Amino acid sequence: MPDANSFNEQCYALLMQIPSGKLVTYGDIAHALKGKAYQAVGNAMAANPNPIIVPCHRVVKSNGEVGNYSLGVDKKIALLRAEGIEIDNNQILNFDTVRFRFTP
DNA sequence: ATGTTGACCTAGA
DNA sequence: CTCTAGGCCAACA
Repeated sequence: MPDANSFNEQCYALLMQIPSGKLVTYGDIAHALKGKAYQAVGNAMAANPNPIIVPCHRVVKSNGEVGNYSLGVDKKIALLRAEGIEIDNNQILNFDTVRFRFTP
């Protein structure tokens, strides 16, 4: 059992700040943690401890692609579309519009 | 400790 | 557009 203040726990806390219909990138999370641990963020998502409590599906790549998901990319796209996000060919449409910015 | 991999990012050519 | 190089963090062998 890792500490509740561990790196991945911080990522989950940030994810829960994301409102419905918005997304963030792995880099945004890493930057919010004062670091560049992009891969560590992805690794924390891959651990996927609570896919229901933590909206891991609201995290996409910085280039606007959907990226990957533990339950499958198709499932991820379906969840995002259900929140009103338009996706085409694994690419986020109106990416700058649906992008969420963390607030201190 | 060392090396590799990973739901990655940025910059340069 | 593709490709290469460098970077940072966590987990595993």
